[in-house]
Amino acid sequence: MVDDSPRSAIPSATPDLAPSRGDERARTLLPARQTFILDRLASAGSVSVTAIAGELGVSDMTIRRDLVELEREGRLVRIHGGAVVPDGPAPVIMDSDEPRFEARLRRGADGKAAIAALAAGLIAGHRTVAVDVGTTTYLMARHLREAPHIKVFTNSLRVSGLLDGGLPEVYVAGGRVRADEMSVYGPTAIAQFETLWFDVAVIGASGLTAEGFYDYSFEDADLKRVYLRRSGVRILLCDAAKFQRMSLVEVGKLSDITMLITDAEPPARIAAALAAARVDVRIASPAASA
Amino acid sequence: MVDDSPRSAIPSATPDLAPSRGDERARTLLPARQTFILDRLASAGSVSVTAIAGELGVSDMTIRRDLVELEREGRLVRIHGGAVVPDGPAPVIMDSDEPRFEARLRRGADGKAAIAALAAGLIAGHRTVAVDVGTTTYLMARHLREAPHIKVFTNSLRVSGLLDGGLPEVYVAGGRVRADEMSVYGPTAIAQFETLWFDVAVIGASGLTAEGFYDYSFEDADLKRVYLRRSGVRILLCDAAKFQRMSLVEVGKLSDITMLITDAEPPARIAAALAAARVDVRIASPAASA
DNA sequence: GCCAAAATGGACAAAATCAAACAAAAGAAT
DNA sequence: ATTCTTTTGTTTGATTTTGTCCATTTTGGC
Repeated sequence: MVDDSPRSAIPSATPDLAPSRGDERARTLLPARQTFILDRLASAGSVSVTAIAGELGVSDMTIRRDLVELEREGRLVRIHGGAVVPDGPAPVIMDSDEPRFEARLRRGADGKAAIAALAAGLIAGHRTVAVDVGTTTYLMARHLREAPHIKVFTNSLRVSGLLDGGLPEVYVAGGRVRADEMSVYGPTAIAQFETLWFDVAVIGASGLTAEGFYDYSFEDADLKRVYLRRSGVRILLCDAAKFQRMSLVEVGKLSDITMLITDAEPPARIAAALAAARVDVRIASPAASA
Repeated sequence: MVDDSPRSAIPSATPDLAPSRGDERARTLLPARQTFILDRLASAGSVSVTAIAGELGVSDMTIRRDLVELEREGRLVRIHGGAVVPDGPAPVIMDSDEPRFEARLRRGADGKAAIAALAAGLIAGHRTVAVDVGTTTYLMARHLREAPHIKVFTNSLRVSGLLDGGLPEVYVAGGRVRADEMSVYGPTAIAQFETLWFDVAVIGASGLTAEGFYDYSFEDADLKRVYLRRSGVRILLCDAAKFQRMSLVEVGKLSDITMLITDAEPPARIAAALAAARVDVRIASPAASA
């Protein structure tokens, strides 16, 4: 029995590995070994238990235990005598695990996942979708991998990497790449998307008040405004933690969006402003996310 | 059956990583063996049981069992004494479909790494660098992470992802994203880079003959030509396995490039053509990479 | 058509690998 | 320092893979 799903690329989505929550203990030597195994696997395509054990000077059993663990994470497929690279649909996730992005991804993961799932369901019927930069939009894009007949336009290289090999056609903006966020910005990107028309835009934000919504990067803000200007349906994804928060740039007013998807009832002031701006507000319940 | 090192297809062991611990009777793993058989089949059109068994240092019976299994999967057709490709013999040296990126990365990894290192050293002095799609260019980009004062222009999302967070400024082309290769192509990308001027372009290829150099994908070929047209120094990276191979598209003639970096002396015919085209040929020695 | 050499595949033996249980070693916490 | 936890090593028997023997079939030459 037991069997937890072995092929989950990102842990946060699968809530079933419930045990030891805070077990980020000081495993210092163990990860080094596993990194070695994965490196070898990437360069050679397969590894042998005996060979690795011999090279690292540890017992076969230790390597075997490492392989079991790595297989549960979906990073390899165990075979008799060793392991090979998983052959299924490429998991991708651009190799550099940008810590800051990962950290933001974990913050309020349940709420974001619920918002992302709801948003993905709503846009499934549309043909051309503009996807903004951000963690919540990134989570939403994961649901789009298997969506057919969709053209996705984005300035997020993370989103495009995630969708690579999936069903949607992906178009990426061209221009300067912002390092931490892996987003494309600049006049070239603006000009490129200014000529298009999207059925629906999915926008992220870092803050939301009754006055409008905000972002901390003015480079990305310009392109967000393009998405808003060139889309029929304009969906803002914003979890409850961002209510009443402002950031560097005001991206737009509440009247600029047609729908807000969040994970809790907004405070009265914001709710009133949303109603006045005739924004369709949807609440995604974290429980309802599979 | 003792420590076999069959040529260069499977060994994959970094020779001197750890001193001879317990002795290694590294038997080639089952999937590695089958991959070897299929590779041999693809390049030669047929395989002989005895020959394969001899090369891999296993018994005939083992190979025979592998063939039975592979035949069940429809990957080959067994005949008396060996096996042939399912459809019919393909004696031509014309590749039509493109293996997956990770698989290509492993093939001739040592040579590619040496080429990449040499190329990275040569372009370190330049300011604006155009980097093409491909495994060798990808490996080269890895060396560029710590290079300051460089602007990298590329249509490869893999390269841009690799360089993310590094010192160079990265600019990516915009347009349609080709799955698996994660390259951007199309008129938008072309138009965007047509207006620029690069100090140096680093181009990959899938085949090289005295007539010119080739690529699998006609989508990417257009942008390769832009790189060639808009760059002062035009460097082609091409490992020795690609000599005398042709692919779908002829990207350009030898006279279109200013330098060729490879990992072995080219055959006479190609060498003569390179000299006639006044191409600067550099040989990277795999030993010197490390 | 017949024969010898080679190849095949079944059966069994040998070798390697695996997993579970337990012991030993290395740290961490108190 | 001591105890507890975690990690690693070792033993054991079961399982899987590989090798060898040998009767049978196929191939190629006469």
